[in-house]
Amino acid sequence: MSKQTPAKKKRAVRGSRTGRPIMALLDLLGRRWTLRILWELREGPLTSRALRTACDEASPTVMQTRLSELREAGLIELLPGDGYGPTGLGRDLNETFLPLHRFAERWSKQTTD
Amino acid sequence: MSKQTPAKKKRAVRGSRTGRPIMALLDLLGRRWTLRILWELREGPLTSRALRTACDEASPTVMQTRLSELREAGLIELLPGDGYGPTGLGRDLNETFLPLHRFAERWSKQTTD
DNA sequence: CGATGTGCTACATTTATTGTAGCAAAGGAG
DNA sequence: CTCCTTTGCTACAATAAATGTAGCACATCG
Repeated sequence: MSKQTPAKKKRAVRGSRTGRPIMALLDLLGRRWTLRILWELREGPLTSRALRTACDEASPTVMQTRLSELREAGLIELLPGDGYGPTGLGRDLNETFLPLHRFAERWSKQTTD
Repeated sequence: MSKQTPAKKKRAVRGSRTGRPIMALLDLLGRRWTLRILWELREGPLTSRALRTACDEASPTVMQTRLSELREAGLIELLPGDGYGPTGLGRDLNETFLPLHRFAERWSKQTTD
């Protein structure tokens, strides 16, 4: 790739006005550590380093990248003194994931049997 | 250097070290195209090529990798003559994602304003 | 038979992620 | 004030993953 195509489709979430916001969301959430970060923040804010520890010592490079993306997406925010925490919208998204937890239990039971 | 750590974590399924199935699931779903593939299969089976077209012409290499992973995870299956379709478990997972669609609409409204 | 469509793979190029080190700034003792 | 720790964050080389193009063997048409 890397042709001289100007800013075309840079894997940005900015294409959410194309009438398919679900695709942009699926793309954002489909990046490494994104789902995990949101999940770890479900019970309250964590500092960036506590988050790294919770996320199995993910590299700070990608962690910061994801935090920036999620912040830009309005799903998390940096709370002075408390680290990163989910926004109202982010909390709503985490509630969407609650059934996922239940599903995971059922899923693991099948795959291990 | 840090490569001769005594054989331990093989990073086979990131997040599964803790034994918590939700981490393994979050890791699986957090790989590129995985969420999208499941989403595109929500209304019924698609052939591998139709799936590639639906997924914005994703490369066949990663597509086959994801299809194998999802098949191994018991979320999709290859139906002779009909292509790939979600299993019973896969359909349950997609139902979990239905609220995600509604959320995406709300989310895009906020992020584009 | 030839033409098409399926699932799937090889392989070189490009992109994303990792691991390690380190920075400036903001406190908290001493 | 200085020393010490922690915060959010960045640089950069090394590694792993994804992309794009081409093609395979097999099956199903016409």
